[in-house]
Amino acid sequence: MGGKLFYFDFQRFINDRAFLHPKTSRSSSMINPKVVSVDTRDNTEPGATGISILVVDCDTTCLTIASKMLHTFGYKVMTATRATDALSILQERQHELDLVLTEVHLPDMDKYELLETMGEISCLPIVVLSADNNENAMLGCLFKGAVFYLLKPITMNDVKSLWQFSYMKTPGEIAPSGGSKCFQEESPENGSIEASECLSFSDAWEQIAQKGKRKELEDIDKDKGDDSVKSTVPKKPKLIWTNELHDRFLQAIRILGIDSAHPKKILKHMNVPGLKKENISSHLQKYRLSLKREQDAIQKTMLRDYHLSSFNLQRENSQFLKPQFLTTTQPEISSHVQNLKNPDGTMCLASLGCANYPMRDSSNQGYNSISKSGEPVPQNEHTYSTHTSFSNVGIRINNEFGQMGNDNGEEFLMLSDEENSRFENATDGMEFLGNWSEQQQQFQEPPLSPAPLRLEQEEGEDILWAERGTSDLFDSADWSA
DNA sequence: GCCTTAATAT
DNA sequence: AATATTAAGG
Repeated sequence: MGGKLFYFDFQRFINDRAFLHPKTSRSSSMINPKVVSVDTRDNTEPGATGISILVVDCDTTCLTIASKMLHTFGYKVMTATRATDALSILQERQHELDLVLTEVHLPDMDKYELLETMGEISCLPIVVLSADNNENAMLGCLFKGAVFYLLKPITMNDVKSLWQFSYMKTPGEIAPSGGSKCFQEESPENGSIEASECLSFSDAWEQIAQKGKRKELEDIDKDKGDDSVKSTVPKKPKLIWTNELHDRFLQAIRILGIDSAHPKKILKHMNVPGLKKENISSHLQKYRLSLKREQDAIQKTMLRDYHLSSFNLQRENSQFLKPQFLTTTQPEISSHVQNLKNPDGTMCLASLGCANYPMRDSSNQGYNSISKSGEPVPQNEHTYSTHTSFSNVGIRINNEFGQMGNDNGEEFLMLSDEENSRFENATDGMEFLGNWSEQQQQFQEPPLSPAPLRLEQEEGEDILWAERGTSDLFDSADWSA
């Protein structure tokens, strides 16, 4: 097959990627010129012919090398060494170009500004060329519109298939499915070092696909040498379960019934735009966990009290305190062991304060959402506690030992007199056992289909979503065990 | 596919 | 700590 000789400088570059690499300069291997024959069929890339590329790099050496490499494959090349020049060329001669290959670290312009401006004044696909292999820097460029990030030092293989990007006229568009297969990944001579250093084209598609999945393209961190690799990459915002949201969640469960309260139905019933099934699933999982913990604690307590024989139980109640009931895991039974009345008339509120029951909680202000500007977002008048019973509402147990908490003091807090009397008043004359639904009617408006809840994400007043890392400002749902 | 659960990640 | 994501299994 017909071979072709490269002259020395070029050859040296091709055979030694370190030549251009600022960190791993291996001068020894650059000394001996190697003459390698290159199959001509490899040199003429079919799609490259007639493709015009604007190459931008302030380093003239890099610029020359890249240009020559591109020429080798049949590309037409225009060059610029400054961002301003590049932009001028783009503005005036965009129609003559198919692709931009640009170093982003240019002295006269910030890289993101460069990419943004390029994207604004042209629709040409931009391939970024840089030695900066920081993940943030790379992703940042992709988010700013680059279709591909080519790590220096580049190889012949890297530039060979660049023409394919020229068909991505709309940089945000994702390649057609199966597109990755059309990219050849042929670098048999590449050692493991190179393989880990440079991006393959199939990697590029993955990146582009990832980019398509990301929701926010803003707030790219501009620090290049940031150690916290992942922190600056825009992430999907985290949902904050405000009291209002949680209340809707609870209402949905109430209406659907605990047995048929599945994520999809809950989601539908909550009627909150932007809320995802996954959000519900996650919240539901936590919610169920809290219920379970609660039930366990109740059973444990009642079992203990049963063994202590600390108080005499009314006959109809006592059956629920027998060990066989206390150890059962059937929810139908345990969920009905909610409220017991002690002989002396004091209530044993087993579950009224659970997450099923929205408590008005004056101490809850700090749990309301805060907008990005730091101002508290006003919530509706009812700020319901999303806490489980253990943190807000307790169980008063009067027995011969007096009022008791449990040993670790966590699970049982005393109701304040005010709260306690409120309960008693509200349930005055009510039969506790077997009257659970009726009690609920007392405390809660039977919610019908709620009006859509506005998330106001577009206004930047997002009351429900928060950036990563700010969630510790909120603490809306504390169901801690 | 959907749901649940546990484990793990962020 | 809260929420998201993932994987496995029903």
